[in-house]
Amino acid sequence: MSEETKSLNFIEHIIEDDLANGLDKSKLRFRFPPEPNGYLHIGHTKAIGISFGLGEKYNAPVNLRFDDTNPAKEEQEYVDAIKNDVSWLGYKWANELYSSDYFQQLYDWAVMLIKEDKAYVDSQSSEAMAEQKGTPTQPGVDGPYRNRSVAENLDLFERMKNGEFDEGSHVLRAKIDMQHPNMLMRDPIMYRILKKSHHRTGNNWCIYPMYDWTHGESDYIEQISHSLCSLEFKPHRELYDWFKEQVYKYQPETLPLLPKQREFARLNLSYTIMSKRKLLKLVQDGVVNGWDDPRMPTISGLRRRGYTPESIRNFIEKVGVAKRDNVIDVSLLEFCIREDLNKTALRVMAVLDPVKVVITNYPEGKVEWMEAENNQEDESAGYRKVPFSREIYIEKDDFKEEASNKFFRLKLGGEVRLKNAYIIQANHVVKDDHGNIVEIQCTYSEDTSKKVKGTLHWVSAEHAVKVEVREYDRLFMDEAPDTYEDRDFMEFLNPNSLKIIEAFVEPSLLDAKPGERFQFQRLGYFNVDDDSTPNHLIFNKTVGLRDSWAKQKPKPQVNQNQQKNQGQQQRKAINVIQQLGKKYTNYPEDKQAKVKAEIQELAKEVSYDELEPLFGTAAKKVGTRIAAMLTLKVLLDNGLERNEAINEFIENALEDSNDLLVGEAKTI
RNA sequence: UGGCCUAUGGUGUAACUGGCAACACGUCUGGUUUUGGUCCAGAAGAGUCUAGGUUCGAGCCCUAGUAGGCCAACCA
Repeated sequence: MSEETKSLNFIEHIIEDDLANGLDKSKLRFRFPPEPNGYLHIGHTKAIGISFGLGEKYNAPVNLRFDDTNPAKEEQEYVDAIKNDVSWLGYKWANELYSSDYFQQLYDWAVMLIKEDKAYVDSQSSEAMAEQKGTPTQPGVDGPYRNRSVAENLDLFERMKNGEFDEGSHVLRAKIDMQHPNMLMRDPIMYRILKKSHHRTGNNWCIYPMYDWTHGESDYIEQISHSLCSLEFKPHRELYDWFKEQVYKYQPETLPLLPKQREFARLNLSYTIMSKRKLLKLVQDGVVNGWDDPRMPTISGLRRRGYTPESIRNFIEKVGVAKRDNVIDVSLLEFCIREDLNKTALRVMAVLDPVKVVITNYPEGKVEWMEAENNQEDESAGYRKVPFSREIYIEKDDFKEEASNKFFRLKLGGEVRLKNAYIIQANHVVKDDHGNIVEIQCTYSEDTSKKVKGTLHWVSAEHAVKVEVREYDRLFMDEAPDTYEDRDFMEFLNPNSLKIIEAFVEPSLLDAKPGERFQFQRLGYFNVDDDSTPNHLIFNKTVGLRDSWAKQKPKPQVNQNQQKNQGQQQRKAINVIQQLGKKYTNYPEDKQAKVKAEIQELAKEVSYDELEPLFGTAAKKVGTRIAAMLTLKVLLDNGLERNEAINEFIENALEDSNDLLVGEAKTI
């Protein structure tokens, strides 16, 4: 066991229980079963993290199984991309498998089911079958082919396999119960005719098994101990178990273990969408530049954006596993990538929105190569040289002609430190005809020991390297763009999700290679894009640094607090008293005193009409009665007249067995 | 007009066989700092959807209600 007793999620609890109840640890086996019909996204990482994480935790094999039972949608391209993404995340699968590997076995079992009269060939239109199936609230009815003879079913099914029939003319269905409350149990389809070429089996088959029949039996064949999937498959579990039990009896010796399906809530991220179909639309409509566009929540997109596998795995770890619907705040993802990059990214200086600074007392033509620390979080990162000269660029935002003391950057007459260089003072600005500042004239001082409030990053104008920077913002402006019934998610697209900037960076970046990650000091983390060439460097902004200065000015923070206060005020005093009372008797004395005072304070806002119903509180709820008694006393002290109900309430209290209650009643 | 699942600070997850609700993100203070970053110290914020019940004691158990999600593809 692990050294620390970390709390387990519900799946781990199940596994621990199974282990405690005699399941051999060596029997543990998991699987990640993607359908190769699209790229993996951050939501899949959760499923990947859970199953592969369990594999690592219990040292158990995890299969990568492609659920490829629909030749119409699946492609080799996706298989390759998925393998690449899972490996990139750092996971190793025990076996690379395909559901299509089991087509023959599945077929053989299906024949056996027919022989047992547990499956039959239906020859109706899909409309007719849907009609008979009923609805969630209405039971279905048996179709006309439900009682075909075994011999006829066998014959038909074989001819389906042989390609004698057209698509849609027949299906094989399990014979379960058309009246079953679970619609999936109403004679689910096991096979359909599809005269399409499959990416792996070619034209060997013209009937293809459906998900429910394939998935569970694949788990069984692979002897998966725990088959973990997302919540929407919960209703499928009943069918999963039904199929599993049918098939088990054919070979209990060679395939002894019955897999167990368990379901967890899928991951949702605020301001993004997770549906493969919708992501595909973004790609096809050209909203983004492909599946790996850095704005996409795909693994390939995040990779290109500069995310590290470590940060994503960490994110999944932090997100947890449970069964309730959730929306994770993107800030958690951002925290994870900053946390990782802070430790590893080399610091460099880059100016994204430049304004020129001329240091008037610095000799023209002089260049000094200043020593700069590569990463103060990592001693081993070493140092580099950065050129300094008379003309430099700083960030426009870092200068104001006039500003308050809260602004500790450069202002006229003010001093500021240049990172890795000297302290400068701003003396004068040069403006163009429109009043825009085109140049700031400063003087420098070689005394760098002086205490100054602000430190700015800069780039020597003469040595600056011009590069392209791609700055990304969220793709959608709504927190949950695909949750509206009446509005399309495309309506919420952020038109400014990509900003292309021409920036200046220090010359040490000249030989930066695609994929390399840096911190542009005071700005954020950036990586070299795949499109980058030595002559035209391109950087993606992965994520900005935390910026407590930016937070200070614009946001009317009041908003949130106001809402909170309103919420609290809306809650009636009497309700709060009631709640406080509930636990009153459980508290130790000092806390009781505190709660008592609180109740007495709140009581001032309570009217008699609100209080009276509490007199009827069940005798056992002593705490609530005490709270009511305390409140009553306050009301009486404030001039409330006694009446029948009040007297009765007090009398009952005096006779109670609880001393606290009696005590309070006596004081009245 | 049914079945199944879920309900804990703003968000996400904990709380072992019931014992005065913890952790992370976020927010807010203060300190350190040649990054308004990092780091360090601290604070605020829920009394566990509601109402009953069982119990000496309920976030955990029971009942009913409320709210949200899922279920009618020859998709997975």
